[in-house]
Amino acid sequence: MSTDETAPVEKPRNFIHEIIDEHNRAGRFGGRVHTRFPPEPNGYLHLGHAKSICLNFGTALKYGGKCNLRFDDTNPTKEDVEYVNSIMDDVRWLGFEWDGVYYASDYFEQLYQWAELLIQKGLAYVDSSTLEEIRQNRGTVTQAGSPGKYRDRPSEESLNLFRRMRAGEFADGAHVLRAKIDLAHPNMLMRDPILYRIRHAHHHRTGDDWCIYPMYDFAHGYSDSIEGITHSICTLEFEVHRVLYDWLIDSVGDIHHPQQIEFARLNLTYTMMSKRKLLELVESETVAGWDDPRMPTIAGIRRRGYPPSAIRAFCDDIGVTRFNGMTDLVVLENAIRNDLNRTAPRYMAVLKPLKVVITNYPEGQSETLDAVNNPEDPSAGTRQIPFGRELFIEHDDFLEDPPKKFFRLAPGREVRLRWGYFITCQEVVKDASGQIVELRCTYDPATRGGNSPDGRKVKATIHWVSAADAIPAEVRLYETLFTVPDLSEIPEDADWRSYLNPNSLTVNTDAKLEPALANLAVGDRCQFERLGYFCVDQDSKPGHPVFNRTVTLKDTWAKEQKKGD
RNA sequence: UGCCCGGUAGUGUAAUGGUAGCACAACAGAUUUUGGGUCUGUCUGUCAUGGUUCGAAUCCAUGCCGGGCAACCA
Repeated sequence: MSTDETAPVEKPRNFIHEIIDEHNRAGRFGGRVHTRFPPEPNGYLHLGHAKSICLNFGTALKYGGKCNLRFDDTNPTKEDVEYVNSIMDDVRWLGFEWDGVYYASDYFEQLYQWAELLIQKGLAYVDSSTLEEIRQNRGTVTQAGSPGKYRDRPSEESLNLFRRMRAGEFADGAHVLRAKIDLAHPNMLMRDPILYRIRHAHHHRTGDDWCIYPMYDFAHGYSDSIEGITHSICTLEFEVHRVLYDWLIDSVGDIHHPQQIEFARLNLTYTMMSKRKLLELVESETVAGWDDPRMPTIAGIRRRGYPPSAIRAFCDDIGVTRFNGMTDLVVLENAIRNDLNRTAPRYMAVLKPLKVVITNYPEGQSETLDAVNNPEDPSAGTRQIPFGRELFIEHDDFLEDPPKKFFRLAPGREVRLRWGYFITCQEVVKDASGQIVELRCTYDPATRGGNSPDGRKVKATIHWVSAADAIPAEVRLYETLFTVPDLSEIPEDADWRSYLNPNSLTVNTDAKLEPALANLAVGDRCQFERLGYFCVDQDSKPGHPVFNRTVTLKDTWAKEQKKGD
């Protein structure tokens, strides 16, 4: 990790840092801090993982320690190198670099040796019961379990069977290795948990070397121990696993013993954070892929245009606690806007064009006007935008019969064209069906640049593009993927897919852009003035730019209108 | 109804026995060539009941509410 962060530890930012401070005072790990981010490569990373990544890597940075990337690849039937690669891309994109990349599968031989050791110590046995029998003798949350018929199998016999399991002599499911703890333990996890199962499956890294694979609990703590992890940070649902984590490490003798600490996972309104269901959305082609901009995946939000710095700021904002809450999506959006407001260059683009003819502007004439690129950042400079007799303005910026609080263009009303002139609407042109197709306006040549020499005020400034110079573009607008804020409240017997938002994607193919927008590259972020922040999508082709709306600007007028409803 | 973990404005998060603060949201106003931004102000909170203490969000007890745990998943 970078060394410029080894400065004295500042004020703790969360309860985990307090625990670490306490460890450091007591000399628990010799002042060392070594964390790890341990994903299973069975899906793409999402915002929930971003919280964990920021916590683990951020903690290492804060204490001048280290953070590993470790793939918990103990289930060959679900994992794939595609996921390994995407995870590495995503961690780096978020702005972090690991001190080492490891795989639980690198430790399979050592893990196996510890399993034999546990058998020899009488702390593990091979159980030849069926899945159903094992489930039966485990009891229920309110009832103790009872020992199965293989529980007292002599350790030589278990050892022999375990070696033959490894040798591939048995079919999947014929035997499992179980810890011998307590079938009556109040914690279900301690009722002789399964340690190894037979899986004749090809592993993405170890190939066909193994046909037995360790379970999560067995592999995870030992992997932490091998890597010298000091603080094994995980989410709250692993809390009940901690006693088993400790039991397994203590049972093989004097090896490094990390401290497991649990925190609350991220829950976001309107956001699905289940890897399994996200996979379903991809496989059913409900979305265009793992990187669909509507997805909460890191790949999705990257394509959507969320800056990594904003995600890190968001993770700082929400904090780390043991309280299982629900964070409002607007907090994320606020972090995005806050970041982009400072950094995104401004441009003008019209989503729903309405033609405007400036009747007193000489036919065939044109000019260029100066525009400020970013009012929040003078160093962003200025640019030139073309102006001519025919323009496009936003259809929503004109109302023939405006309500009281509507400040924009209307018959007889004067508004300012951003960086341009004051114009006044003189005439509304409609087609046979009564649709407004064109506005005929006059401009005041004295207001060039947007200021009137006589000090006359207008109530609105609207965006526009010169019709002769406009670049046609496709713009994709997004809403939340789901219609309910709290997805956990969808009833068990209901189909969660029926809560998908049919309006989550709107493709607009009629957009008109100012010419400077043609110079942006895929991934570039910008603001379309008054509309929101946008970025160039990878589907763009020469002559056919495609933009994604990252997030809208705050819209007081829209809020005002909603009140009226 | 067994075990474990939680509960601070609407939401999230500080305060670690000594003035309950911050962010987002909401509302009001000022400013503004983006109904953006910025600035100012307002509203709203310690789950309940007891106890310990000069003093409790904080410690203790009980209750209430929420979450987790019975995959050969992680």
